[in-house]
Amino acid sequence: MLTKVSSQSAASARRRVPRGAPQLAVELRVTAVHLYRRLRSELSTDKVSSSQFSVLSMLDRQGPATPREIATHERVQPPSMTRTIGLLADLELIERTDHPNDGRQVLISLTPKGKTLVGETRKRRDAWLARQLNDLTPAERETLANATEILRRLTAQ
Amino acid sequence: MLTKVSSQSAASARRRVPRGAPQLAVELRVTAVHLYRRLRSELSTDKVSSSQFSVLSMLDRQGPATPREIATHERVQPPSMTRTIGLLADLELIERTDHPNDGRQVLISLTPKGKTLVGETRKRRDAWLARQLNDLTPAERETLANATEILRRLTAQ
DNA sequence: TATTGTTATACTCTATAACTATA
DNA sequence: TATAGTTATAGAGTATAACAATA
Repeated sequence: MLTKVSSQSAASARRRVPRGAPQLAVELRVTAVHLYRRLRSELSTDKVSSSQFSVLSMLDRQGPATPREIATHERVQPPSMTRTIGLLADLELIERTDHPNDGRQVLISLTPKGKTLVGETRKRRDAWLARQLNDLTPAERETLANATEILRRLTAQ
Repeated sequence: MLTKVSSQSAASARRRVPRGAPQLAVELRVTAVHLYRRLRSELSTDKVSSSQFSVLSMLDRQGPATPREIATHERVQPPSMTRTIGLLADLELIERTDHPNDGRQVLISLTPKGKTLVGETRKRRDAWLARQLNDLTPAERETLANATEILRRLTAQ
């Protein structure tokens, strides 16, 4: 299962020889997919899915938004977001209100129940990853922090 | 949407002050999810989905494997893999053969068509990410390479 | 006519429970 | 009895196309 790169010892692997963008792209993609799945597997006890929580989290950070704004932010098509919004509304975690100026639009906002859930879920949701990160050296965490910043710029484009 | 951390300029953000594991966990998770979705959005022209390609890619790297082995590697339950295998078999990208010693088991292997598709798809699939990586500095790529190695260890646990 | 949101429809991915065949 | 794989069933996430309401 492991490639030649990952068969290195954990200690020696912390510093690697530079490699070209294509090879790094493959490794980074595979790792991102695995991390995504691993993170998702930690959420099985949650009341909401990863996608659903992402919407709640966005609303918590930014305040009310229209379905289209949320869909754009989450990089899904409007009908997909309509569905997710419907599920979250059924759970009474969000609510729809009419837009004050534009009758076509709808404003989605967190209910108190939704806001509470965001706070409680966040800690639990990140517990596994935080534990893993705690086992790393400060230098390794610094590397991940820097990488996160780079990736954030990259995915924002 | 952006936190105070990400509001730093791209240049100054390359070196960051250390922070605790919990905060890093949140940022890393959000970034991983966005990267995953961004990568997936680049695959719309592919003939196979991200999950399907992951199976083909594993078989290409490791050779024939049983459905259970593939399911474990992909971190899904056996019935889910049965379905994916069925779809890939319908596309004639993989084939099932009886296990030589154990009548219960099945060996899944790439067909020539599947092997060709893996090679062709890989380049196209990683083109977007490779382009992004090419725009980075060598030091940034090195940071991502080191981070990838750390994350690989982390997700392997 | 353009935009927002929804509905209709369909497909993939995933899971749990139950079943069949083999060890 | 235990294991490998599948089938049955269900739900979530996603998409495109078509529609209604509003600007």
